[in-house]
Amino acid sequence: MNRFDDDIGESDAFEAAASRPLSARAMAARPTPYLDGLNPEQRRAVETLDGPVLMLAGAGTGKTRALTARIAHLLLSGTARPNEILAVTFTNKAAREMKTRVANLMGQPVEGMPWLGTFHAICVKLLRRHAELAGLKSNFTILDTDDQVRLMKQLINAAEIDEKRWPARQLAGIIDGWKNRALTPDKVPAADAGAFNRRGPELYAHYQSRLRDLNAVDFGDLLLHMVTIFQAHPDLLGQYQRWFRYILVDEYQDTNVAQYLWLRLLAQGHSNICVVGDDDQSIYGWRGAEVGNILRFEKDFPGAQVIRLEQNYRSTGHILAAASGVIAGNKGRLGKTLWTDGEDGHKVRLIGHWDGDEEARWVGEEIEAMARGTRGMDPVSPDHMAILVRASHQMRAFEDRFLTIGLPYRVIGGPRFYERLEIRDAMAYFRLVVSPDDDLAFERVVNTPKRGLGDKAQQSIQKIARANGVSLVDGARLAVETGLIGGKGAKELRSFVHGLARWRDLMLGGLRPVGPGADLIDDDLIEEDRPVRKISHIELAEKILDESGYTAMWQNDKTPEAPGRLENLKELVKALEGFENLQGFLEHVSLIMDNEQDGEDPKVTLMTLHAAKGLEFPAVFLPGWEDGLFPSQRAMDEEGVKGLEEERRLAYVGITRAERVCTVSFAGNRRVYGQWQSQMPSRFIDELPEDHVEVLTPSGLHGHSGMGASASPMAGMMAGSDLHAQAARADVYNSPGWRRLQTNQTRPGLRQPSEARHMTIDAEAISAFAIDDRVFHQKFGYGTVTSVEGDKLGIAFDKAGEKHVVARFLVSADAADDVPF
DNA sequence: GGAGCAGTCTTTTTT
DNA sequence: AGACTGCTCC
Repeated sequence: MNRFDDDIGESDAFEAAASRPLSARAMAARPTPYLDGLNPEQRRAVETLDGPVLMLAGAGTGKTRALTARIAHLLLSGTARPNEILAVTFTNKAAREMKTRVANLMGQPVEGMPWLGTFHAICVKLLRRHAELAGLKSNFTILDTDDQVRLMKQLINAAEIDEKRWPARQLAGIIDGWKNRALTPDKVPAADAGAFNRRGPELYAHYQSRLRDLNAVDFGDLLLHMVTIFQAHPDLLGQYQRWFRYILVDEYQDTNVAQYLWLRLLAQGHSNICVVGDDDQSIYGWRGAEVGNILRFEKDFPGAQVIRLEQNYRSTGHILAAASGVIAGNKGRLGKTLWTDGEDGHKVRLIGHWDGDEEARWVGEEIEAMARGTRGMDPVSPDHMAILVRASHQMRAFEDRFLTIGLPYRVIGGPRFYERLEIRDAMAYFRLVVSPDDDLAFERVVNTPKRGLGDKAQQSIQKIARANGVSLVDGARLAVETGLIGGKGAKELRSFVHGLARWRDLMLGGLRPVGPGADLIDDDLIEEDRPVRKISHIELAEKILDESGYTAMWQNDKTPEAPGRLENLKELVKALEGFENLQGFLEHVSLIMDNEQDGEDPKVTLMTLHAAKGLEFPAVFLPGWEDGLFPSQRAMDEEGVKGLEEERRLAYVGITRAERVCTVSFAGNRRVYGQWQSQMPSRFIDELPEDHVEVLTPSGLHGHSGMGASASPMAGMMAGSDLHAQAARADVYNSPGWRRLQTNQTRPGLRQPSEARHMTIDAEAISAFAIDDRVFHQKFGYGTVTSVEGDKLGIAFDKAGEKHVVARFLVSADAADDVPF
């Protein structure tokens, strides 16, 4: 089942509309409003329609604006019709934003831009049209990483390789790498022959043929198959070259070899290709992106016009100067000089702390202070603040701290909604109902919840299915009918198989499918033929999850995560509302992944630097600037200078996210894999130009006054640059913090607008808990109240130990037990 | 089939 | 430290 953004459904009628030229009236009524307010470079980027164009767009220089205006210009000037423009992005989010913004610029709904989408979505669409050229049927399934790995595990075992020494994950990584480089099994270079204990190339070939048998592809295949098809069928390529008269590519610095080849094939001929990107923001080298693609553009496309967008509309002068200073350390850049005619603003603030906990504590207080308005700055809403970390595990210290002080935050990234265990399980059930021959889905849930069907039973099912050349579901049915599976599993398996059949019947409205493709049964037909009340897909989904015992499994689970998982399942069912049926939902499930529920309290954002690319915040915190953490030791070890430069670009991305205030911090000591280590401040701190940096004095409220002493790790920090020394010394002289401490203590409330509301909630919460009450906390799980001080409760958590927590993050344990579904 | 234990590993992430 | 995996033993 295809679970990713795949727009094949909207094809023909939609494209017919898209190919209609714009009405004369629309043209006449619209002069060129999309050009208003563009600076000369942007304008040039918009108006240079023919031939190759490289738009080098620095951070915050209005790149999306220029890109969307360019599309509007192509359309409104009558140069191209909507369906003649191929516009590629990396993420669905970017594609969606572009669609919306083009529509806004045009002042009229865009009648379909069928070829505006992600590389993958566009390739899916193309590949469904030409699947037979890749030995597939057009209804092929797209496997996710999970399925991929499971498949490879089977192949590794079949090849009698010790899966312990040679894990499937690693093989998946290797094969992915080859696919990123557009290498089919026969093209794997000799240099890579040794991969995976010399069995890599062979396993790759097996894997590909297995995929073909399953009528399935993985993500890498989408590009790879299209490149292969285009290379092998020049006539077909020619058609598309004529069809896509104008090509636009966003974030070109992130393209991998396969994407590059695909674009180059399509652009050959007219060369009307406009790529937009910033070599300084290339941070995905580790997953196959080739900065070289953008650096080489002028060679690849002779006569390319290079347009630099350098006027920055986002950040203050000091912030830009600091970012420029850092990135200047990289060699082999195309080179840009960002400038602004705005004010200098605040210098980048730098502060050192004793350890990671102290850093988190300080950031928490600083956020509260900034929300109130301090140091002559206007108050900044927590919504407008972000903490950007190098690695996601760094978030933990902040989460713990914010939970304790009751500072609302939101985490972006982490496992995406659809990647979560319970969601994948639920989806596997849906897949199995929609397409009963989805063997991978069957394997996933046949024994989830536990049905007493272990390896042995599953092997019997496999065997009988193979012997009869049927799917696993049918195999299971046979096994049940022939009594091949005995013991307690038999009964469970029977009810599982019957359940699947029953749910499928319900989905089809009581009719049995007639043949392939019969899934899509006409509603009218059902009404006339047999008046069955058709159960809604939402009811059906709930029924499936309930009757399969899946919901009950989590309800009976007492681990702290269980209630959250039930929540997620509810959310999943709710997400179904936006779709016509289960099939449609499965096709488009990628859309729910950025289902950000907003509109609640203002919250601070916590995310990785990678996730922050493309975003901006008035105030940004960049903690953990310590050598080994950032730049990451691993990046430097594995990739050397190349890795370091990518880390430096990450620093550049981080700083340039800030509009008005950017605060860099580091800690002298940090727990690394459970081990305390003393840390050296990041080398990137040395690279911050001093003129644009202000060293802050930490309050040292909870600090270690005696740390001036000899062998402390802080002494190591003092040995570094002037900036280190200042920041480190500042931690020692901690008196100025007292004033703020006093202020804080007399006015504990901080979020003025909602203070009253919180007070009420707190009051209720306090009265709700007493010592020895059993409580539940979303993050720490179950525990017992040990102390009550105002709204702060001491809790002995069963798993997480003693913690002090604000009352409103707790619910009574009884309430947590019966999370309804 | 499942509980419990020992050994391993630990950056970033979209589709 | 903590999560995850695979293995042993019941």
